[in-house]
Amino acid sequence: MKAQIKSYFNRYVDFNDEEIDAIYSKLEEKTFQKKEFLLKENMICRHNYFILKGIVRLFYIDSKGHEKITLFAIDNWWVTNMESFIKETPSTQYLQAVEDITVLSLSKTTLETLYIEHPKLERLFRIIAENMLIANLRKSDLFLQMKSKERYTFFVEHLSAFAQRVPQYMIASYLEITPEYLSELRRNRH
Amino acid sequence: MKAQIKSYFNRYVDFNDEEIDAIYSKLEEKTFQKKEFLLKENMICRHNYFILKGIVRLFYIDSKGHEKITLFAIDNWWVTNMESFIKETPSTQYLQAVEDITVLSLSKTTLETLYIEHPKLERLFRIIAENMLIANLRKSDLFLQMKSKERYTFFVEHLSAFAQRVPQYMIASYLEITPEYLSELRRNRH
DNA sequence: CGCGACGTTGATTTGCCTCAACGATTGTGG
DNA sequence: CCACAATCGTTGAGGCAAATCAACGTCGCG
Repeated sequence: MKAQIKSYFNRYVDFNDEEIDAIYSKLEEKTFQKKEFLLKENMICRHNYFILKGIVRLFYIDSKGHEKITLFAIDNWWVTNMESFIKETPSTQYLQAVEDITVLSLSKTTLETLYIEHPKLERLFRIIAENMLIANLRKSDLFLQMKSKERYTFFVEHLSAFAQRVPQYMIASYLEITPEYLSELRRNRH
Repeated sequence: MKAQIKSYFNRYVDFNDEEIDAIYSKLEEKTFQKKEFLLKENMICRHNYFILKGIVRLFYIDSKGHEKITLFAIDNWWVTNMESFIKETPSTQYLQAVEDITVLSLSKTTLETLYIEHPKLERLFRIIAENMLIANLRKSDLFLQMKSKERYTFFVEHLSAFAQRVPQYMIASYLEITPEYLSELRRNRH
């Protein structure tokens, strides 16, 4: 477990073993079962989760009562409701385990003290924020440019890790397509 | 000019006058005329621009040859092509002055050295990245949930600074509407 | 003045949604 | 271990938001 996060951290910033130990000791390993919630609507998201194993989804309920998935996350990703976590405002979204998962939980208050004790961590999370931003910009661009069918083929080709482990109706939701129409798209190609 | 950026910096992190001076001295004031480009497609974006005055747009050319605006920026915003700037990859987008503008230009290499000399700046740009991320997440959510007409009224109500100074076809492009349909929407409400 | 940039209108088309119904598969309690 | 209920995916009919295409009006500017 420690090796996994150490290798992740050192991908972006060099930490020595003592630093890793100090930071790692502040993280709390937790498990959640399939369908269990890490966060519900109206709660303030106090934690950032590093996924050791499993898949998680972030979604909200739209005006018609339908779930709309805004993010999937998998092994070695940090996941939280960014807006709620950063601004400490009530979440409009749910964070839920799609499979049984294991995560390392980092609380906001712990993170703030760690920033002061270990300035390098500030750099790490600046880089992480930048990477998340770029990922989100790319996703927006994708949705701007592509029709439903293209989005689906893109998903299957570039996000196959999810495509194989997530039910179809969740893929449809993430791709902003109705399950019915996704079904039609799948029929119309071989 | 210095006062403007000082007040901006101190909104997020406390810098003393010496620090502001040191950082400010590394920024280069530049002006661009209306329609002048700060960045063109295929170039690597080496600068991050702090807008002192004016409006800038970020856009790409889609497969049909139409301009698609992904971002407007105005006084006291940082603007760049994040992906190109961070990853040092060729830009797929153009950055262009919508009006005559004045900016403070900060090069990537300068920023990297400043991060080391002034660790507080790392914190500032972590916070800026987080804020940009949140703004982008909000924008995506908006587009996910709203129909064209709602997007337009939202734009007029919440981004009136732009609505008044930007031609209609650019607003249409930003809102992912054809100019024709936007025109129709405007007709159908008084 | 004349040209190009910008906005408007109307006719037609289309991508995708809604609703309703029905198989197939999974899982759970008796 | 079977029965019945959810859950999940598929089909088809009908409808609507918004795009496309083509043409025309208008204004500002060189």
